[in-house]
Amino acid sequence: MSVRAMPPLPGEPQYLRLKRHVLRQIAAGVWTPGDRVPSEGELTREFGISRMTANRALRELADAGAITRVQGIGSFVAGPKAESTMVEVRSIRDEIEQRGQRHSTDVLALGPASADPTLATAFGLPNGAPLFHSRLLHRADGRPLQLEDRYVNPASAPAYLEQDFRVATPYAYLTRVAPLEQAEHIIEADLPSKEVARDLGIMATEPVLVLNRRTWSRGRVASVARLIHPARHYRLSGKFSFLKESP
Amino acid sequence: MSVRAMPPLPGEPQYLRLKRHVLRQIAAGVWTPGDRVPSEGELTREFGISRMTANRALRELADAGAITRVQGIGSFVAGPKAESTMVEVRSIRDEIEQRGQRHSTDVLALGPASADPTLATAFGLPNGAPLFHSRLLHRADGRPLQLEDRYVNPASAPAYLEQDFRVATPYAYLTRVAPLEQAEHIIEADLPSKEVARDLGIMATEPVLVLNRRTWSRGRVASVARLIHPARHYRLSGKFSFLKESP
DNA sequence: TGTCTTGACATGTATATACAACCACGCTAT
DNA sequence: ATAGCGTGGTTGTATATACATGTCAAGACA
Repeated sequence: MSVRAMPPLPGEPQYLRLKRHVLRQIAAGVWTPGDRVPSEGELTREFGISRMTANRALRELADAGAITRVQGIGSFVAGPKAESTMVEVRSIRDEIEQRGQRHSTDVLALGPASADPTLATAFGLPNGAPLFHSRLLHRADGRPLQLEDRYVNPASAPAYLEQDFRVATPYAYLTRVAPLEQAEHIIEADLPSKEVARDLGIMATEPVLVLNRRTWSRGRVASVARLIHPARHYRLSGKFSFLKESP
Repeated sequence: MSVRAMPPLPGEPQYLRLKRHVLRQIAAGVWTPGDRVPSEGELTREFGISRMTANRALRELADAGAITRVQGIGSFVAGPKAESTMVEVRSIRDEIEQRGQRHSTDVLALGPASADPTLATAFGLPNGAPLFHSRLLHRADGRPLQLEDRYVNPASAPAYLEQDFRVATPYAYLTRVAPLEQAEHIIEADLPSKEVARDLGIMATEPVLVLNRRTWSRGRVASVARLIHPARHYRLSGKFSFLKESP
C-alpha cells in the first residue's frame, strides 16, 4: 500500500486536471500544432499519478481530437481542429417547444408511393420499388415552420401508414421501430416551388432553408426526408467546444 | 497469475468486442431506449473480463451518447440519439481543392473598422472599439463561391492587416496565431443585398446560403465572420454515425 | 561499409484491487 | 407508524502491474 505524496484532495478527478492542464497549454499557445505532448511516463512522474490515469487523460484528448497519438512515437498537438467544427441538427418539435411555442402538425398527404430513379438511388432499391410517403406541415403557434416531405422504406417501418402523425412525429416513430444507426444531412438554400410556397404561406420569391436528411437503420436506408423552412423564421445553429469541462 | 479461461485470441480488443456487442443489441432492437444494460459486474462475469475493461467499454458508449449511466443505479439505452445529429462545417479552401478545383481569392477590402452596436455585442467589446475588417471573395476555378465578410479582434491577431490573403486564408492565419477554443455557427437562407449579388455575380432574386461563424480564442471572441454562398453552387453536408467501428 | 540485433521508450490493452459516492431497499428502534 | 440506519448493488476514480506492439537509435557483427 502506498501513501500518496500529494494529497488526493482535488475534488476534481486527477484525469480531468490533467486534461485541462494539457488543453490550457494548447489554448494558451504554449504548445502549438505538431508539438510533442509529454509522454505518459513523463506525466506520471511530473504529476505523481499512475500511468493508467495519464493514459486515460491522453486517450480522451485524442478521442476529442485535441491531440493525436502514434504508437511507439508519442503524442502531438493536433492541427487546428482539422479545420472543421460541427453544427447540431435537432428535432423540429423540440426546437419549437423549447422556445415555448406550441407545436402542431397538419397531415397534407400520407400513402404509398413508387420509387422514381432519384429515390431509388437514394434508397439503394430498384426502380419502382414500393415506398411510403408522407407530407406534413409543422407549425409553431400556428405559423408554418417546416414542410416535411418524407419517403420511408417499408421494410424498416411496415406500419408507417397507420400512424397518426398529428400526435407523434415521424421521427419519433421511426427511431422507435428502426433504431438510428447513421444520418446524412445536406443543407441548402433555395426558392420554393409554387406548391411549397402555398403550403408554407410565403411568397415564391422568399428563400427557404432546406435540410435533406437520410437515415440508416439495420444496414438499410430507412428514410429520406426533405425539410423545408421559410428563411424568415428559421435558422440552424450550433456551438462547438473543445473543452467538455469548464475552461 | 491467472490463465484466462477464454483465450486472449480476438485480435480485436476485448473492450471493442464488448462495445460492439452492446451496440448490436441496440441496433437490432433487442434492447430499446430506456432498457437496462448489463452492469459492469454482470458483463465481467458473463464475458470473463475484468471490471475495468467493462468499465471502459460502457464509459466510451456513454461518451458517444449510446447509453446513459447513473451512479448507484445502472446503465440504460439512451433515447434515440437525443434527437440530434451533427453536420460538419469545413474550410472553404479544402472543399474547393478536394473537388479538384483551383482556389483563388480576391481581396475586396482590408482595413481597420469600428464596432457598431451589433458587432460590439458579438465581440463583447464596448461600442466603437477598434476592429479589423476584411472582405474576401473565394473562387473555385474562377467562379465566385463564397463572399467572406470578417471582423477580427485586434487583441487576438494584431498583425491581421499585414497578411496577404491571396496566399493564405484568414482562417489558416487565425488558427495559427489564435488557437481555436470554441466556435458557434448559425446557418440561414437569405436573399442577397444588391452589393452582395454584384460581388457574387448572381441575380438579386437568387437565394444565398449564409453561414455566420463566431470563434473564441484564449477566452476572447477572436473573429466574427459572415460567409455567403450562392445557393446554386453550394451545399453543406455531413454524415454522422454511432459506430466508430465497422458495422 | 552495410546489415542485423538489441535495448530504450512510447503507446495499447488487460487485470486485480481498492476506495469513494450514490441509491434503493429492508430492517430496526423509537 | 415513522424516522433512521445499514447493507448490497452500481458507477466513478485511482493504482500497481503485466504483456503486446510499434519506433528508433546505438552498437555488434559480417
